[in-house]
Amino acid sequence: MPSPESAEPRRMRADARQNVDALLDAAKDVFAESGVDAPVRTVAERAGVGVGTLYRHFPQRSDLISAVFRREMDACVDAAVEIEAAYPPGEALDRWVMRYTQFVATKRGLSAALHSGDSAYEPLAGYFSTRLVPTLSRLLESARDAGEQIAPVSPHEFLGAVADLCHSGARSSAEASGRAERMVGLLLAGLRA
Amino acid sequence: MPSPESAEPRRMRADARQNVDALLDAAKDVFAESGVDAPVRTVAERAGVGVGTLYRHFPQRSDLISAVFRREMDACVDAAVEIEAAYPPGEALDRWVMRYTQFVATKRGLSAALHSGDSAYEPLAGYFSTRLVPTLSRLLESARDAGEQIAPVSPHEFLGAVADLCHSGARSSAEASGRAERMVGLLLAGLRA
Amino acid sequence: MPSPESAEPRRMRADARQNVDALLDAAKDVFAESGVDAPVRTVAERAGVGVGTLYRHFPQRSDLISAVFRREMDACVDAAVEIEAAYPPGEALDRWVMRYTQFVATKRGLSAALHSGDSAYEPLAGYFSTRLVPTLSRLLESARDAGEQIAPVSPHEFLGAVADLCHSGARSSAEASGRAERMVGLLLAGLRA
Amino acid sequence: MPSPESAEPRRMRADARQNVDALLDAAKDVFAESGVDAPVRTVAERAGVGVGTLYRHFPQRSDLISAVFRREMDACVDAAVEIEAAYPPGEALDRWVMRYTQFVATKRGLSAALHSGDSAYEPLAGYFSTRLVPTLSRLLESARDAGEQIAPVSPHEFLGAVADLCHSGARSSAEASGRAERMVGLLLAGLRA
DNA sequence: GATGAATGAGTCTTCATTCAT
DNA sequence: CATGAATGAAGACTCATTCAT
Repeated sequence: MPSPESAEPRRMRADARQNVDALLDAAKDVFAESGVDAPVRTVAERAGVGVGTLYRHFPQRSDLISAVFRREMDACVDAAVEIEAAYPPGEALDRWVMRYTQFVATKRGLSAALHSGDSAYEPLAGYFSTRLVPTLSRLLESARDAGEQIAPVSPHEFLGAVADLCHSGARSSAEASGRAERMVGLLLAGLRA
Repeated sequence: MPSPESAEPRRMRADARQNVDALLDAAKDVFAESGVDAPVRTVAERAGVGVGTLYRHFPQRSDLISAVFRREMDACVDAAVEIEAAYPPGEALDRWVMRYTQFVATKRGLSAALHSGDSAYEPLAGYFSTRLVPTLSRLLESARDAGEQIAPVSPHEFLGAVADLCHSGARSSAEASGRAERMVGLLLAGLRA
Repeated sequence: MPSPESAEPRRMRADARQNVDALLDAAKDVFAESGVDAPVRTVAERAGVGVGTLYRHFPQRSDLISAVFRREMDACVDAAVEIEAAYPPGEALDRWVMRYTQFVATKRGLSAALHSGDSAYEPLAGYFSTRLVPTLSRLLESARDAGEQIAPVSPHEFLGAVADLCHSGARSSAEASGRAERMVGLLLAGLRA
Repeated sequence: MPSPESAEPRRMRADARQNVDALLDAAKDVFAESGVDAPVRTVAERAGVGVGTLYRHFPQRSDLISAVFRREMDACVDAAVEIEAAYPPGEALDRWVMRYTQFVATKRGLSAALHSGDSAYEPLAGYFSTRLVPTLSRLLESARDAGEQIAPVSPHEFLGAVADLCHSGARSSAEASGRAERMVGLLLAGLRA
């Protein structure tokens, strides 16, 4: 059975593919609203499918969570390329971190999932390490190559820290995201101190 | 006819105050291990009392959480006085923030509770604002008075951010606290940038 | 240990007697408001005593219920004498039944207790049979002696039926008692049919 | 989600339909034995299903109660048609009221539910008003049209009173129903007085 | 005697997961 | 494959009753 995120989507029936997409979209919304601990049924209902269908594609709850986050991580990683092309290294670093901040801001539970130590999230953590961490590493390196003084820091830890700072609870994103951005700004400033 | 055995030292019912203390101690441990969402029964069992006793003293789950956190907040606030007496303002600031970091590090759920927006936690949030925030304000002011360049920052937000950075999940505190301290260090550095 | 309702109240300490009275008053009110299934603690609090005190005087819940109802039954029985002295037999019958109706109307649970079959209520049922039933018997007999045509009916059943008709639930006594009185009136009319 | 008692039995899975029926049968029995306050689990066990199944079909306890009573109300209403066809108006009135009496006799809690004022029972009360009350109205009217002298009475109140008179507690239905019928008979006699 | 803290069985209710249709 | 009905474990909370102070 191919993973729904497998590299061979063509082997999946068209209607199945649609269901997977609907589930991912629904899960993204539900997670943003109610966190990743939201009832599975809520996601299924939002997607307009039965819970059985959800379980078929995502046998474990963590599979769904991972899939949702992975999709967005990809978009975030892709954004780095554009940003690097458009801005000088130092500014690119800041801009991408802010882009990442915005990504995490709507991912209640991402940070918790990454840190949970639950083996079910190892694939997600691996994806994080494989995709996001190298992106930040590259940006840090470029900035240093461009002559910026940047404290030695673990990219992995730094990204985790930023994710933590976005733990805004359930409130209005307006206020929360302002707070998150200010604090991430402080973190970035600390990098140059 | 009572046999000599009948005088078995049946567990004497504990005094109310003792029970409350036992509950707070137990809750502190349980929260550190399993988070504030741990089953109420777990806390009661750990404290060696019935659930009814827990409910008598803490009718709402939030009452228990608040009480646990408040006790530790007090200790943290008290520590500030000692630190201020022993170190120059700038160093006192850093040291107290680290002391606060250690406090929060074992308080999984504190940050979530403070940010939850749940009115049940308003007393706790109020306590936070009344006790911890002024402490940091004072330390920041002293440092600025001593001539340090410190970015304008909301003490409330800053303390919230530090709490977020301590979201270490359930793993070994060794690794987690190293991470938290490094990131808080970055935040403090950012303050001086 | 003398029953709190014993005929030798002098053997009870004055403060104990006061507590019993306070409990009976409180229970009467609580039962009227919330029914006889109201939490025991509510009664104790309303009376301003500890639950332990309540249990000392009324070891079983049914003891309290019985005591409350008994007190009022006595008043109702006593009223019959006055009514009989003031009105001709036929009218006395009607008036006393209405007096009884009013008594039961505020006794949510009386009827249920009498019919429950629970042996704990046998003393209450016995009191009912010993006091109220003979009262109605006498009134019926007097009316018949006075020449009224009255259907043969079991006084016990009749009083039970009236109690049932007062089962007004928790609503405003205004509407409920109007209803109860109209239906009891029908029952009385049926007696003469 | 269609109500299990929905007027349009949308294609409910056969097994689901069976479960609903089993639950209604079980609830009917349990209510008759232990009243409508019986533990939910008891009903589920009697029906041979899990509690979750019960909650699926009857999210609120009142839903189950209402459904049980509604089913029987329907049968009672239907009986009126047959009775009217077979007997002259006056006798039909008496016979149907007795039929209704038998229905209520095994419905401990029906009267309480109707009178509770709890909004959850409004649908049930509405059903009562919509189905049973008009039935009695019609019978009363027919009897009056046939020349019988019948006191002006609210059909709603009258049916409620009969229900009250069936509050027989948990005892042997033999004795209880004899009592109920005699008292209802008295009520009917009162109607002609 | 009075008190109220402690106990824990009993209930309700939710929801992840399985599996018959 | 899709569906959603069924299951039951798990957790919250209440309250009658006991018993140490």
